[in-house]
Amino acid sequence: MRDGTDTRLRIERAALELFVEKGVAATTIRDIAQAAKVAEGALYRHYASKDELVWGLFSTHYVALAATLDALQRGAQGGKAKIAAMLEGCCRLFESDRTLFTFLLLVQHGQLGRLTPEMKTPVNLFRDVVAAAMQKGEIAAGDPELVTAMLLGLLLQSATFIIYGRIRRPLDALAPGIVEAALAVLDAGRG
Amino acid sequence: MRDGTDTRLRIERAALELFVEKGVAATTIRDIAQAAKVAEGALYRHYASKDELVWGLFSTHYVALAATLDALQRGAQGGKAKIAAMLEGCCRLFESDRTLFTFLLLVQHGQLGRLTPEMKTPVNLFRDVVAAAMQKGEIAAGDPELVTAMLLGLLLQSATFIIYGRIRRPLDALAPGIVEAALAVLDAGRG
Amino acid sequence: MRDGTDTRLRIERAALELFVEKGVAATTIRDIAQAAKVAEGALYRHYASKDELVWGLFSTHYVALAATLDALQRGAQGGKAKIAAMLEGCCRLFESDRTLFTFLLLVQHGQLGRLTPEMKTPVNLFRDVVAAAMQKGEIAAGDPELVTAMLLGLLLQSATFIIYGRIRRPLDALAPGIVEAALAVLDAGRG
Amino acid sequence: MRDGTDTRLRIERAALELFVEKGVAATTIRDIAQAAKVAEGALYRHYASKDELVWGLFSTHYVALAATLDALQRGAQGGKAKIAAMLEGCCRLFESDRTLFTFLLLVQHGQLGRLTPEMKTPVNLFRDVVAAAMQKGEIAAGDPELVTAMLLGLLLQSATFIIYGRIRRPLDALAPGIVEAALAVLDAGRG
DNA sequence: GATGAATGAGAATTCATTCAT
DNA sequence: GATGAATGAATTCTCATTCAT
Repeated sequence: MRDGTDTRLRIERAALELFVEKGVAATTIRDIAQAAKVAEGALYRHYASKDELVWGLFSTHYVALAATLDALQRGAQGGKAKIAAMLEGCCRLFESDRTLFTFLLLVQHGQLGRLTPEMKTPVNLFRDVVAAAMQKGEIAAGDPELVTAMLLGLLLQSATFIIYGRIRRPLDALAPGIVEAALAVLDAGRG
Repeated sequence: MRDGTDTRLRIERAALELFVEKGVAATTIRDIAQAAKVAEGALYRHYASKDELVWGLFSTHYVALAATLDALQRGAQGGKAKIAAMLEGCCRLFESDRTLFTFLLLVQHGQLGRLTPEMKTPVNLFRDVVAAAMQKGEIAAGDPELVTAMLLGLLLQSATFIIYGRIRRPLDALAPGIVEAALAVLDAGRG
Repeated sequence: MRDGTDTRLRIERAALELFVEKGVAATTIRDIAQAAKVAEGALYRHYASKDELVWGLFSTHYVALAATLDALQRGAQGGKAKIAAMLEGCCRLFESDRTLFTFLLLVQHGQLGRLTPEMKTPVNLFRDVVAAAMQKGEIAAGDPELVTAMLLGLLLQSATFIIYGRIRRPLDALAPGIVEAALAVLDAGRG
Repeated sequence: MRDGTDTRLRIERAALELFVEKGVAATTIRDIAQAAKVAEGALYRHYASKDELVWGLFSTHYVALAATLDALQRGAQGGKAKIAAMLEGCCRLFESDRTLFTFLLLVQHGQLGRLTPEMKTPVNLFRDVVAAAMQKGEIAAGDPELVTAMLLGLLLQSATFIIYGRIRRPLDALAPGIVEAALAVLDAGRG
């Protein structure tokens, strides 16, 4: 009641859950306010508009994810290990907060356009790590963007299948298989 | 041509383009009507509602894609060849109508829920082909859903990177690399 | 019901009357819609926003008034006669539609800033006629803007007193006195 | 100074300036609080509502102006001198605090209705002085209200032109011309 | 007296849908 | 079949006011 931090957190959590459940467009400010147990107007003390709320949630967590992955990557030795560490990290994080990761996955279209070049994103981090490993000869040379796309595809489509109930196992249980596949993709060019 | 076929096509094309450009929620009936050069009311002679328009566009093309891929798959011998044929087919089709495929990719969340079990979808087709190949021992055994997810991920994330301008080359030029990676993934389990 | 002209006119009249009665800020779109017997949304087919409605009403009638006065002024010979013709014209027009003129008078602050230099306004017309008469030596030389202000002041403050009920006689009955005073003001500088 | 007087003055000044700059309706309590560097709630310790703030500012200064003009008028001998003294006083006061006078001028519509008959207003003062002078035969007989309207019109429209930047000279520099015009108007009836 | 987060009753605006022509 | 003005419910957003601290 005093400093609004609690209110803000309740709003953010309610918004995240509703956005995932019904989609951003179908979620109204009233929905969020009711779920967060605040008046509608209270939302506007924390976010200038619904758009800003979506963007605030997305950008904050997207950038935070990049930072977390960066720390994991720094802790690993060698290009392949770094990539494996990031993929495994993603799998663990996904399971630690599915709502958040589902939000990031579903909402990205429509938000990606607002990213500025100086923002550190998970995708760019992957690309940089891949490119560095290529330069060091730790993985086969190739287009870093394409390789990044394929590595992320292995991960994100698996996560998507989980979200839609096609796969029932938790993502961290699939991590070894995804990493193995990733390493195979990295070696594929070698032929 | 005076029977409304032309009008319907203009509406569909206009809708497709606007949905891709601005997103479904941000595209109004008026936007579509103006782009298609028909009155707003005319739209309702062809579709019962905006939702039906979106669903109609999605389901029609989604199912048609499955049929096309099915034909390609039938024309190939062996599990790996079938999978390669479908992946290559997707790459070619993507380049033949980027608007349509971008629509399918971006709009799927929100539409997937309306799919009924009896509808033949591209995803299920992939899964069935993968499962059959596993049974025949043409590829390593494993969870067909997970393998399908990973194969599709290689393809779809590459397409996504093209859509967002991260990759500049056309998808069909990337097809050999994607197929090679796919085969590597299929072999990964072998040890 | 077909071409919307009637609806537009009803909206404009209702808006004019409510703006005069309660002020622009205190008049809601709903008020106007109810008075005009249309749905609220109908308003937005004719005006993009409430602001545009106010501005549209103001600018249209303000410019039209200038045109009417210009015609009167052209029909008179000599600077003093032209000025007298315009003042008398204003008095007559005020009585022919008090609502409209009260609107122009009350609403001007806040709208004047949106006038563009190329718009012909009643004030500029007065100023031009005064300036021309000065150049021809028909009236005493002086600052045309100041003289215009004073002439308009005689007229507008009288109208204001009528609007507020301080003066009960119609403005056209006061016209001779106002014109007489105006001519005295024009001669004042001569001394 | 710690008794709230300072706060109250800051609020009043900030309100006055914002009301003139943006208009009363467009000025929010938050705007005023920020400009006055107080919390929003603090405002309600000094005024019961926004309306009361506007009315308080208007009525206080409106009545005070009447008192000041009354003193000036009492210090002059003869009807014409009294009127001249009041007009000149207004011109000087306008220049001593343009914000305040602009506020009185712009805000009057909407506040005038709240004036009670027993309140001494500048307009009534003018009317009384004019009426008295008429009775004493110091100026031509006529409708005191109309004459008052015209005299005030000379002054107020000139001030308005200054406010809108049409006239660049200060109002006190124009005072002689305005007084001269006023006297001419007073004599106009004489014929 | 001051603070500023929260309230909640509206306000403006949007837009899918209907329907008279 | 087509038109587009009109509808009206829903939505976002505003802001004067309150009140716990």
